[in-house]
Amino acid sequence: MAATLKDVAKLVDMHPATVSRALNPRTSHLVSPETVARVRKAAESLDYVPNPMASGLRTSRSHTIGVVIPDLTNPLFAGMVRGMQDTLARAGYTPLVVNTDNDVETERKVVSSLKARRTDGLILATARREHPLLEEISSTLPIVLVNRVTESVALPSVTTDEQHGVRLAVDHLVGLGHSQIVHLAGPSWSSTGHDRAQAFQRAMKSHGLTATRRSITVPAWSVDSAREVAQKVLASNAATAIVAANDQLALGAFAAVRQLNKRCPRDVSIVGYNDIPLMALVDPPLTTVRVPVVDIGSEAARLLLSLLREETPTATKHVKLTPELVIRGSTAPLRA
Amino acid sequence: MAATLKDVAKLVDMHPATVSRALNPRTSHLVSPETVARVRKAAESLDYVPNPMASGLRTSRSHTIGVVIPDLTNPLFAGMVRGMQDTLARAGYTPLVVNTDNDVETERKVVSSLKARRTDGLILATARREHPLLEEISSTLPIVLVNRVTESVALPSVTTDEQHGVRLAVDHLVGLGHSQIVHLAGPSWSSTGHDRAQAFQRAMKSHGLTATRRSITVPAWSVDSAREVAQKVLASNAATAIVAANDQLALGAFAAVRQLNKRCPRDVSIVGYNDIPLMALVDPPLTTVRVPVVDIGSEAARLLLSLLREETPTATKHVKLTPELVIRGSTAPLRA
DNA sequence: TTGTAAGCGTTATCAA
DNA sequence: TTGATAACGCTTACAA
Repeated sequence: MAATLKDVAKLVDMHPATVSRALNPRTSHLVSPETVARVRKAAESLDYVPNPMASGLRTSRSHTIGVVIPDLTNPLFAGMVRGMQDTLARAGYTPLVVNTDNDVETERKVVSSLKARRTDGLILATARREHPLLEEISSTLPIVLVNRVTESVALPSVTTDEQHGVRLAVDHLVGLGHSQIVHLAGPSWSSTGHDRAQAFQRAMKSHGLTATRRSITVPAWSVDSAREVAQKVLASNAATAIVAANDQLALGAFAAVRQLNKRCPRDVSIVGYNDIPLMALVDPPLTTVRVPVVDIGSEAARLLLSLLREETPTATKHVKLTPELVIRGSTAPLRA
Repeated sequence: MAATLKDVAKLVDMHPATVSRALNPRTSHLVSPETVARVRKAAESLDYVPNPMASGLRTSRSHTIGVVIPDLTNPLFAGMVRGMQDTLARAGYTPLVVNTDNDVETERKVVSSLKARRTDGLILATARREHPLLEEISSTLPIVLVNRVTESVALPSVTTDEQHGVRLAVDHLVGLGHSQIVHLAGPSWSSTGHDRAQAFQRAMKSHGLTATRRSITVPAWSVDSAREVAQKVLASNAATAIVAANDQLALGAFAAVRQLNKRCPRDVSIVGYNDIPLMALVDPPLTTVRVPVVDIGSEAARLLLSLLREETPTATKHVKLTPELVIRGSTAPLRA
């Protein structure tokens, strides 16, 4: 059906090898300019497009990148994937996206299915902190980590400055007069949950706010469990402000506030994290730390592509992007 | 690096062809049960996984499906893609997802890049109504359309019953006593925009509500342009209820209501469409027509897979899923 | 039931 | 600068 190299060769009365050289940008300089032109025209006229399976078989490069995320349905990861898709496509690579649903067993399965597909590299944006099979994969395949780093193996990564982001939130609240600030922390198996909780402690300490029970962990990244936890906190606690570990948890806090017949931001100020879509449209509009999700994706792709290009493995690169605070209606000065 | 068929063959002292037959479920019956067992064990011990490029080259099937959507960042499409991924993966297929941003030129480009990748089929969830290259592709490749049908070519499709969904919304409002109902219609180049507007007219007519200017078109699927349009409508018009063509437009209507110092649902009831995530958490919680996005995705995948299996093209199948109304806080009885 | 051999469409090496 | 040839790893007639 589709035209092959041989068809083009026949048309210009040349050997397939010559046609291949002429069409391949990396080898076309080995061929006289006029034949290149002739071949190009012929290829065009036949709509010739190289068969990636054939060239992949020969070169053992699939021009394919495995992308492992918890869940595409989460706007955070959808944004990242979008960034990856765009920059990978420009370089002639295709991402193969798989979801783990934060399950270690599925994670093992999808990674091995990606290896079976002979992906040229891997971008791991999974959330778990510990990760058994990282080492063994990394020896066989270029890997870029997203939103987390590893202690054990030195792997290139793209992260955001959680420390900075959380501090922005805390500084903002302190600036508004709050001192009774509580952190709604993400699950402890999650690397961002862990990191943000730690960053929160540090930011509080830097303001001389060191009382205990400042941080309470939500068992899942869901609105509902955040609501339950926040309700307990707000009922028993004199907290006037909450820093939530992500926007969903912040929305859970909203719900808790409403259930207790309190009001946000009048009675309690709430800051989210990530700035997923529509957060400007909830009520009240959510003050939150904006994470450049699409940029994270493109940076991760860019980093992986550079890894694929260089054969001599240089020093492990870490890209760290900076989040910013978006102040909206869910935070207000402490009432005297 | 990775083990090949030859390696396994050497280990069991057999010919690669036999090993191939033993390992392939479709041909393993041609081989004695004990050799199958022996080969399986050997393959396992070497972590043999077939090289898809090699087998693909031989069989000219990539086990890959092109998925064309407007934008992964839109939760509607993220959900559909999730459904496709899951059911395609189970069948050994990998989706290649590309975004068009609703641009015809990019659409042309991404489709040809998918053809270059030799995908075995295509799922098109793009929004445009007219679509020049549909016919020529469909002759070369199995295609399933999502969320739209074509007049010109008969192509299998997965849709939801827009007629029914819109009627649910209108019936609900009429049941609450509303008669001054306006439709915030999506862009007319968009198939769902078009379909829902038509369905709205019909539903209104069935209630004997036939005044003109009942429908007003928003030029883009965005919160902001919906806000602008809704503001004009609500300022000049005695509308007591709005049926928005999707949830984002409904949120725009929320904003317009607030800007005019009116209140929803007290002064105007608003119904959305799709039920994207978090719509229960906006204020007021949005009454909306829930579309089973993930199911749409899996149905589309299933349909395409069945197309790939059957060589004799049977009648063009159309799967139509039924949406349901989710009543929340943005609709209320008409005030007397 | 198993082995043989050819070929899918490329590209890399070697020779001309 | 171009041509010939082999090989990448697999499947599939066909032969044994």
